[in-house]
Amino acid sequence: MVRVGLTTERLVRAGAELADEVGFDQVTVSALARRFEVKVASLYSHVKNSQDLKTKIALLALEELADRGAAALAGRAGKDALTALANVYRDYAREHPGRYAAAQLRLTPAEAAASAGGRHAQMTRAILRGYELSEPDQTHAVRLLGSVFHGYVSLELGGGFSHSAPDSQETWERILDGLDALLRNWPAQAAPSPGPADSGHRTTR
Amino acid sequence: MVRVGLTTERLVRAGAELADEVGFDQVTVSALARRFEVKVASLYSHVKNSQDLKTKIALLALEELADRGAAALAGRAGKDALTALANVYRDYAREHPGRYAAAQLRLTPAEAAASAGGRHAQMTRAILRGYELSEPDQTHAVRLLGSVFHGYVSLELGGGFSHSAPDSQETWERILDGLDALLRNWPAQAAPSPGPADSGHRTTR
DNA sequence: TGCAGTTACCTAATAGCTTTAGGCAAGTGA
DNA sequence: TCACTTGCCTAAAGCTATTAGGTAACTGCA
Repeated sequence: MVRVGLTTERLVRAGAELADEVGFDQVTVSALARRFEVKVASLYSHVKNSQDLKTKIALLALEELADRGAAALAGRAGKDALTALANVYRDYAREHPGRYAAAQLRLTPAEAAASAGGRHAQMTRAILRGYELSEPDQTHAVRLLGSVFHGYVSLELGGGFSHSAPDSQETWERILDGLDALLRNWPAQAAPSPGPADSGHRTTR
Repeated sequence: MVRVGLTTERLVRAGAELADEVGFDQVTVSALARRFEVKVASLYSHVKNSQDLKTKIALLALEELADRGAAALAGRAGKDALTALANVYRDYAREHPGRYAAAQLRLTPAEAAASAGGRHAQMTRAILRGYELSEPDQTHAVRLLGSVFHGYVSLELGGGFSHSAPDSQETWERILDGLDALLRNWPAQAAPSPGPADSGHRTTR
């Protein structure tokens, strides 16, 4: 019986690599055991179960992404910072599609609190220091940026923008131009007009 | 032996309901068989395999979503149309989270071509008729709107905006205001400035 | 150096999901 | 009523997940 030196750390890293190679949803305890040439049951000393493994990969991805973001933001402000952080997300998703998918895993409140999720929100807020937005608008803008980054990257990853002109890189740049323009000129709260559009929601939760 | 009258149609509908109840990734041939009180193998006469079932649910969701979009857009233009279509996506995702997740399934090119995907792009383009954008910018804007709608809805569905002020409905409205303002004032192509930001990509694909 | 204790990995077993092959009986049409 | 179609079934094999309990390889201490 040869000991290969399994640890939670190594399993999670290998799981992340596996995710990038075959897709996050193909990451399985069995596949990971095969990769280490070890029996499946052996992994259960290092990882509680399949869900636990996936969660740990998600936490790793969020951490890596936050580290890259912090590095990219250092010394930048305004549109320069906006572009840098946006590219961190996009580049990471392209380099590590499986990890990026993992980062989308829904976490329990406790896990979320212990994750790098907070750093991500802070980084986006930091970008907004370069634009003059007062408090509630700043939160709206954080959410808008998060939506655009995540939405664009995941649609692009899903192949939504391939096979059609203009190419995705160009759109990306123009969207960042657009976001920059919008943040510099964020519209004031509109007066509530009881128009015909059914834009309201009954359930507010 | 009682025949319950399985058909592909009924299976797909029931699968969609199941997805909304327990999550799209919990939709399994076995669970569906249980729901019809029928043995698992019986489903394989109506559905090729698990993947096929999921694809058909995705196609159903895309179709339903496109139908709702078309109904919402009828007779509206400009910001009114923008808001209406945006709310279709958000409301659908809240009412049918499983179906919405299904609509995100990655389709093969052949499946995508046969899907309602094209109608979605057309609807977004239709909205832009109310704004004066020339061709390449129109495509950029279509992609931006797609990204924001999808990004916001999926972050919100993942719980990203709960437990924090201001509430999600308010942000949603302010984001739509912002998009409207941006579309009315879409920035012209910036002159290429070789600045210090590493915003370019080597691989263009 | 040798032994005790820890622990890393194993075998075995149960259970669920997927998929295919082949069978029988419930409907359908002549 | 009889042949035919077909809807649902049994059976079986292969994969993943998970737990219980065993054994051999390390670790540290005398």
